Amino acid sequence: MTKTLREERREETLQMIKNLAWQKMAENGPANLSLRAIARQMRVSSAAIYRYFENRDALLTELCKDAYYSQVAALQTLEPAAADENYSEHILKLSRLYRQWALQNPEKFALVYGAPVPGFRQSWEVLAPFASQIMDIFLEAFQAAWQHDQNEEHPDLPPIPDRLKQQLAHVIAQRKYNVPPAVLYLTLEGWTRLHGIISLELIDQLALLGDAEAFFEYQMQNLIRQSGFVQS
Amino acid sequence: MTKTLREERREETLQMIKNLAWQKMAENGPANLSLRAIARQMRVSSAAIYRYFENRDALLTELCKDAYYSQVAALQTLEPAAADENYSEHILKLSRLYRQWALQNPEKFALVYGAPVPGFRQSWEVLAPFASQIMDIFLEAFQAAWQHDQNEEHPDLPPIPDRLKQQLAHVIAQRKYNVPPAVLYLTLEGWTRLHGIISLELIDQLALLGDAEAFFEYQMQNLIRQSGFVQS
DNA sequence: TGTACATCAGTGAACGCGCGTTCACTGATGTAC
DNA sequence: TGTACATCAGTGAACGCGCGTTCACTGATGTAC
Repeated sequence: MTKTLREERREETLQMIKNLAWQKMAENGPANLSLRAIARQMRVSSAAIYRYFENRDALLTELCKDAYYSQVAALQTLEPAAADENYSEHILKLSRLYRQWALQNPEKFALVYGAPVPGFRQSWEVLAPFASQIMDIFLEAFQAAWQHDQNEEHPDLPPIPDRLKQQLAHVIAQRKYNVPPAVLYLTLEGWTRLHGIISLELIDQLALLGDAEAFFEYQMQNLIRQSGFVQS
Repeated sequence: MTKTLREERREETLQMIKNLAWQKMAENGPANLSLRAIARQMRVSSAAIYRYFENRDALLTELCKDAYYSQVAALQTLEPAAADENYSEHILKLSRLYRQWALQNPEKFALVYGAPVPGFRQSWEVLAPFASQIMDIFLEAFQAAWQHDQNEEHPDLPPIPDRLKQQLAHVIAQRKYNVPPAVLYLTLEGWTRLHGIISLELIDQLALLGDAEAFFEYQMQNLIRQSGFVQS
């Protein structure tokens, strides 16, 4: 069953709307996304948009999903670490991909990880699966490193306090992960550190360094080392 | 020279505008701050606001400054570490204050560290001094810990790569700090880690843990340990 | 202490703007026979 | 292959809304004598 002309055009137009939406959001911030502005730039009446999205919220929801897809896709350009690979290096590469994606798609990063768009409640039930997909990718990488790449004298971690251990165990049980709490902790630590650097970099708070590349690299290498994984 | 009634009322009204502005921003996000909404809630004509702020941008600039003041004030409730104190613990306390301030003033955090408000360019020349004040507080704490509280077998840090070292040295020279590059690095690492946890916590991305308190504490203690400072 | 004048907080109406959304419509594309 | 009908993308006008900002004004507060 081949696509009709109409279907093809519909998809093109839909994509055009989204692309312009991202462009507008990059200029004016997610909160000020305007259907009329998009329509204007497409040289189309403002009502036309409503053939493609029920309303503004529907468009925003769609964009949120796409942002997650885009991020997952960016991380998945990296092949999963094969058994004979350097697992620490794999984590480093993942981190770099995460950062590059954020720097190249600041609008997408802002929509997903920025302050919530007022009047638009991104329903967490819809987006949670996407969010956890991101974490799963990192968790896998840390788990692999933990299993295959551990230092002899490790873990480098002091014992995890009870309360935190319980919380980690709860997440592991709920999501049916097959990892020790320490690995989930390391994953979360890695993710928060990654996120801290990138979010400050994106609002120019690291501008004092010139560019944050070297800082990022050094900190990520320390993260690996401190996690007790063998350095490359 | 005592204040006249008029002056007193003026200050009260000005404060009332700001307070309501924060309240509105907490509800609708910084981008949607509306002078008319504030005036409405004050049961005053919308034009009245213009007796106090030249325009919306002026109000936003003022609020930005206040947010920084508020944060600095929060951190300064902690006495500077005295010579006989535990310096690692001092850093921990500072971190907790930073987090508490952010959790209790999410609107202020969002305005200063969130995505820039579209159409409002916070002039960096005005705000940079405030931003660096925050960093100075942390830098002092790390410097004190470094000098007085160092482990014998340390520094725990691998050698800093040339490029990063240059960047750090440049900042140190420019700002006339009196610290080795490693201390500035540790400060920046601490700040980015702190920031990563808090900004994710504020957008509920750490909700999977229930509350992030234990995670925060554990990671901050690891930070101290990894920095090579003596643990309490 | 009282009076004349200056200051200035707040008013209410108006401006022009862009927004999301609805609605009855036109005309092109697709389909069934 | 041609025709009648169904689908549906896009139109243009209209709705009611809230916004920032300006302006000439009123009336209360403050000051100089």
